[in-house]
Amino acid sequence: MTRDSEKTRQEILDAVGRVLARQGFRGVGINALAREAGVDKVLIYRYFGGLSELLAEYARKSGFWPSIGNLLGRPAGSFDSLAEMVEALLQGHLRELRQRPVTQEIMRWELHERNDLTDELARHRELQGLEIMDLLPKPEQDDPELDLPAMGAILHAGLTYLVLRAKTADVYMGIDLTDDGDWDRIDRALSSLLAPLRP
Amino acid sequence: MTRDSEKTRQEILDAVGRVLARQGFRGVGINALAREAGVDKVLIYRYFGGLSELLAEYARKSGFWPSIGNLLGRPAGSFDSLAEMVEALLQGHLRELRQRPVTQEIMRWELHERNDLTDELARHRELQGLEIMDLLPKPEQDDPELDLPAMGAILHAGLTYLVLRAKTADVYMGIDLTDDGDWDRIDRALSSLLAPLRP
DNA sequence: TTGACATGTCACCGAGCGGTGACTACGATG
DNA sequence: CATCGTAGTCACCGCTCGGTGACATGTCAA
Repeated sequence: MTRDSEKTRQEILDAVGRVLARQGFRGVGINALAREAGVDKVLIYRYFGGLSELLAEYARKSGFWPSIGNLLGRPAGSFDSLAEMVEALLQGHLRELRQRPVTQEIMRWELHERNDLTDELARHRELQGLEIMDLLPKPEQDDPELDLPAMGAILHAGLTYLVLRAKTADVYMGIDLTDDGDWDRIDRALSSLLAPLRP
Repeated sequence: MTRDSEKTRQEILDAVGRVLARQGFRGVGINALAREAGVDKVLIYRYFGGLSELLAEYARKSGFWPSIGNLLGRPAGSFDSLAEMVEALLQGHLRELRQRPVTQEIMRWELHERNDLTDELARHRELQGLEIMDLLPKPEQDDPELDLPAMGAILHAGLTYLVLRAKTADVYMGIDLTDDGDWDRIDRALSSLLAPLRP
């Protein structure tokens, strides 16, 4: 038995991610985390203060949110229309979220518990949202009828829900959530829905 | 103390709805339900067999899913374009879901757990979805590029997510989820997004 | 009136939870 | 080698959970 508090701390933090991915936030408890980390639970209290502090630290360090560059897939400057960039952002969101089970789990969590941690996570994402808004080029046609934030919110939310739903359902309104071909359909339908943004 | 098993059964079933609305599905346990109903938990086992059977019966009886007529708001025959009807359906979905906390809670539940009950609920909704598909008029422009089911799924999912998120967040991508005015924006943005369906 | 059965009450079980105090063993420092 | 703080272990607390058996009591038919 080596004694290395730093390594143990990390072991515990890693366990959070594993348990989250495997069992969701319902599985995240002191006992379960200690068991997963192969560590006595008293160490969690000693090193982090408690469960909520541990989760807060996990949330701060772990990079489960895709970066803006990650979402876009290519340099922000290389887009020459609003519609093109919005499409890339939404497609990026879909792509990145689909391959991040822990992020999905956290978003599920946010849907039915509100506490300091989930509030901070939400705030962080709102800030990133604002950052993205600043990157967007000016719309070609400045139709005051087009409410870009509202349209973006609906589409973003839609993709999010579909990804989250895929864990517990095989089909949603006829779309086969287990079939990559149907996800391609979603991708193309997203493109269709953005038509009003195009000149 | 009057002895009336039928009344007691109903008391228990009602308690399910109240607990669901107040505490979500995490609060739905034998002890909590018995406490809420003012009844000994052993009666739940006697009358229903167990928690899952109780929930199944609650799900069967209680009408927390809006009917098609409820969604549409007016007779299905009175729509003369596909876009108009799809818009009415989606707006109806938004309106009805927003004022059904229990339905919201069940949809949150479906995101987290998969069991016989949630599978049956999902199946029921898929069937209703098919029923609706049959009601839809033929598209004016039969553009093979337009994947109506996929577009509908994204928009339906988007509205669903926004409603579910409103319980635990005040703002989503700049939209104020506590403000009816912003919900009107969502409604209008939905209309904009359906433009590709219009001839 | 007197059963007999349905209805409701009560006490209890084992398991798991979050949380704590007291202990042991290691390893760096002198 | 002795010491002393730290890392890790262990046993236990009170509580809630789902679940069950034994018992009391109301109701209704014979």
